[in-house]
Amino acid sequence: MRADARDNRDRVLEAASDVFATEGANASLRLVAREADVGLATLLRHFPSRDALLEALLRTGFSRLAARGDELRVAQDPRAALLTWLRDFVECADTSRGVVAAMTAAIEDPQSALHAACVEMRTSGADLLVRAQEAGAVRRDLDGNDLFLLAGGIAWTYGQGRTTPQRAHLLDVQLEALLS
Amino acid sequence: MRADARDNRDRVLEAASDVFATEGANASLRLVAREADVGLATLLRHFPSRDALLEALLRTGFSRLAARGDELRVAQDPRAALLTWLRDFVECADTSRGVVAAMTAAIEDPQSALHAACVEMRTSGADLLVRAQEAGAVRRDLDGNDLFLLAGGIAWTYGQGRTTPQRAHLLDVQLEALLS
DNA sequence: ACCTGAACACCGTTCAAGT
DNA sequence: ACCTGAACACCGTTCAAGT
Repeated sequence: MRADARDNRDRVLEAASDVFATEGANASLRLVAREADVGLATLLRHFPSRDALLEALLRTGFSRLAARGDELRVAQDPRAALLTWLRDFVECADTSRGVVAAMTAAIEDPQSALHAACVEMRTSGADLLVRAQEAGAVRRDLDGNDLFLLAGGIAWTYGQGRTTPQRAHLLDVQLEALLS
Repeated sequence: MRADARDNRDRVLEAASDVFATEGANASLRLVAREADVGLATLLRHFPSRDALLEALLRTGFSRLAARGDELRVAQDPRAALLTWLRDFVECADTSRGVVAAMTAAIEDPQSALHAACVEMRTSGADLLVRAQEAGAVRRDLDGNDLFLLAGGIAWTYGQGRTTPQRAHLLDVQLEALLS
């Protein structure tokens, strides 16, 4: 990639990170482009869809999450491992309002640029789920698909909390409830 | 209200009910107006904001829910009463995708046309919550605010399920988890 | 190779003009 | 009283024209 192109790409990502964080994941792409001092068409050449932009923003967190999943599976007891994964999931999804909805939509849509990343995420969670179920820490009538949606709902509620303590409390309550 | 005005109002409500159900609560108001055979400006004269339209659509379900809450409080044991209220809440919120988010936003915004209805709803749930807590059916470190958001999250996840059985299953799991 | 302005079809809001 | 077309400032998509 040419140096100026790389430069533009980086500035778009930075601007998107800021704008999505404050305005939510449905913020205007025109605003992102303005903030990055780039034409809207340039933004769309680098990231042909909103999901492509989200994917680039979430990739770091996602792959860290997948790697953590592998570590957790060998290092910790199954219940604690799943719990940690869930907390990481929520943290990932908390980067911007509305990103959870984008994820649950993307996992149903193979065309989405976010699809593969979400499927990977679901798989890494499903692995930990199975082990937790074998250890008796979670009810057995859940599969990876259910876990993905339940984790999404937990993250959604977490994101709705107004104060930091309320958010933390809501998260604790939901995690304890799920991992009864 | 003049007869033709009443007529237009009714057609708008019917069209909104259809469009929101299929396209979600963020669907184009222009589309709703077209479907109702009415100018967009006419729609906005009857319902000056999207929330006003949502409020009109949800009012029936909401007041039924509040009335049910009163009945439940005297008729049933506290745990079952709260459980029934939660199921009704989810059913209300299931009228269209995205309506839960509109509700949790509206309860924070006194300007919203949906605000009062959501506050009433929270109150009716909070009453049942207190009684369930006194009966030991729910943890005591939750208030009406928490319940409103938790119920919202349950409804959100419910709405994400793809098949009817999965949706029902997700709902059962979450209700059992909350009312441990 | 890469960027961009402009055209396009949409959106919600507002208001002067109609009956 | 009530309705509506039109103007406005926005949106995401597309593409011919520029360097």
